[in-house]
Amino acid sequence: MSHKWEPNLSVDCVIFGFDVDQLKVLLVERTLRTADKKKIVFSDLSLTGYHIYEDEDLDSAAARIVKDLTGLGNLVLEQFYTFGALDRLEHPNDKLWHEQFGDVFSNRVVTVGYFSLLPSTNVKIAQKGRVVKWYSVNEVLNMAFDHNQILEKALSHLRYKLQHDAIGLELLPDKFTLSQMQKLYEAVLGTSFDKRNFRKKVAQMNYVVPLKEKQKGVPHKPAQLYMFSRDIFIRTRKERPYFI
Amino acid sequence: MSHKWEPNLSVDCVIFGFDVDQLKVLLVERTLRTADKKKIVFSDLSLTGYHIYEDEDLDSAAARIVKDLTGLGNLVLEQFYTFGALDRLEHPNDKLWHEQFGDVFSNRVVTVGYFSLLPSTNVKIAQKGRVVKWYSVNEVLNMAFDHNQILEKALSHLRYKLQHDAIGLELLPDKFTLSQMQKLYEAVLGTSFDKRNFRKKVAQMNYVVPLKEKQKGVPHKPAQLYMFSRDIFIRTRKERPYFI
DNA sequence: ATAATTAGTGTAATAATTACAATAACTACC
DNA sequence: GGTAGTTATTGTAATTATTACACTAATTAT
Repeated sequence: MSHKWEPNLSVDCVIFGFDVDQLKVLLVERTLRTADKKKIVFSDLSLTGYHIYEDEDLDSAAARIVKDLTGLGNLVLEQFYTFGALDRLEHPNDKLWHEQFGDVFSNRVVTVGYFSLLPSTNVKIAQKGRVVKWYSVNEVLNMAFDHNQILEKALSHLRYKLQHDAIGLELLPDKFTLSQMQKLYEAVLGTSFDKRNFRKKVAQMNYVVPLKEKQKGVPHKPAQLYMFSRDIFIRTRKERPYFI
Repeated sequence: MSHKWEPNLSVDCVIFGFDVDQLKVLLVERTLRTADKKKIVFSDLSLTGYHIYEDEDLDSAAARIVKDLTGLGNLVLEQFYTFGALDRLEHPNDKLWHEQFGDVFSNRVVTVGYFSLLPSTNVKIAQKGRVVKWYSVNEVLNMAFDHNQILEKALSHLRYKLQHDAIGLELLPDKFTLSQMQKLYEAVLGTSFDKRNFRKKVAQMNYVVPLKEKQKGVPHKPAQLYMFSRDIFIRTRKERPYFI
C-alpha cells in the first residue's frame, strides 16, 4: 500500500522511556554519505517523524510512526505543540540532507509534535535500515532541524502532565516500587524529594494500589510492589483543577 | 501587498474578552447567499481564521489575524492545539461555502488554534465588510466547521492558564477591583468563590498590587483599585509547578 | 435622614506541607 | 552462623494553607 502525503505537513514524535533512574528519548541516527556511499558527510540525531498521509488524521499519523518503530500500539500519545518557524529546515546540514531527495519537499514544512510514553526501554526497535537508540534526555545536543527545541517543549509538557495527570505511571512497568516511582518523578522534574513526604503524597493517590506481592531476588530488603489503576484514576479525579 | 498562502494550513484565533460578568468570544458571521445575492442560503458563526502565508510563521499569522480584526497588537497570543481531523470541513454547509471559491482550497486543511485575550470588549472592530461581534461563550452552538470543538479546547486551555499563570489578568482593564477579578475567575472557571477566601488567595499574589486610588462615581462604597504587575509576576514566579 | 448597594474584614477548625532519623528485611561474604 | 552492606519502611511536631461562615463601612439616590 502506498500513500500520497501532504508536502508541507509532518508529525514528529518524542518517544520517552524510563530506565532505572534516567529519562530517555528514542532517536534515529541521520547519516549523510557521499554519492558513492564511501564517505560520511555528517551524522547526527533526529526525532522520529514523517510526513502525514492525505487520508489520515494527525493522531493516526503519530500512532503509525510509533508503531512502525516500536511495534507497539495503545500507548499514551498526545499532541503538545506545532512548530512552523520559517527557518526550521534552514541549517546547512538540513539543506544538504534534503537535497538528496531532490525537489519533492516543500521548502516550508510545519510539523505537529506528539509525545509518547513507553513503559519499557526493552522494546524491540523495528529498525528498517536505520539506527534507532535510546538516549538520556540530558545528553542530546545539536540534533537535526529544530528537534532540540521540539524536545524541550515536549519535556515541559511531560513535566506538566506528570503533576496534573497520572501520566508518569505510564513510564513504569506494570508492577513497580515506590522508590522506582520516586526516581521517575525526580528524573523528570529534576528535583529530589524527601522519601517520607513523597510516600505521604502517594498515599493520597488512591489509584496507586499496593499488591499482595513483594520484590524478589534483590540483595536487600524487598520492596512492596504497586500497580496503577487507570479505572480508579478516571473515576476519582477532579474534573477541574482548583483555583481556591 | 499580496501574499501566496499555503493551501492546506490555516490559523484560527479564539479571541476572548470579559464583559462585566461574562466571558465573551469574538466571532464572524458567515452568510452564504445565492448567486444573485438575493436570498440567504444559510448563516452561521465562525472563529477568525485565515490561511497562513508562505513567508510568515505561525505566531505571526495569528498576530496578523487579530490585528486585522481589532487593530491591536502586543496581546497575549498563544498556540493551544492543532486540528487535523479528515472530516473537519465536511459538513454540508461547509462544502457549500467552499464551493463559492471554486477549487482553490485543498480538500485537506489543518488548522493551528491560537487564543488571544483582549482587555476590553470595547475595541473598535475592523469589519472589512463582515459582521464581527462578541458572543457569550455559553450561547454559541452550531458554529462553522469544527469551530465548536476548537472553542472548547481553547476554553480548557484558558482555564488551565488562569490557574497556573496570571494570564486572566490580561482580560481585565489596567485598573480593576477585586470584585471584578473574582467575577472573571468565576465566569471562566464556572464556579463561585467565597469573597473572603478569594481575597486571601489574591493577597498571596504579590503581583496584584493595590493603587492609591478608588473607584469613582459608583452609587455605593467605592472599591480599592488594583493593577497587575507583569514585572513582579515574572520575577517571583516559581520556575516549575510543584509536585510535593 | 434613610434605603439601597457593594466593599471590606476575622476567626476557629481542619487539612496539607515541611523537616527530620531510627529500625527492619533481605543478601553476600566471611 | 554472624556481620556488613544495602534498600525499605515508618511517625511526629511545627508551620502553613484551606474552608466555612456574617457583620460593619462607605458611598449615592431619594
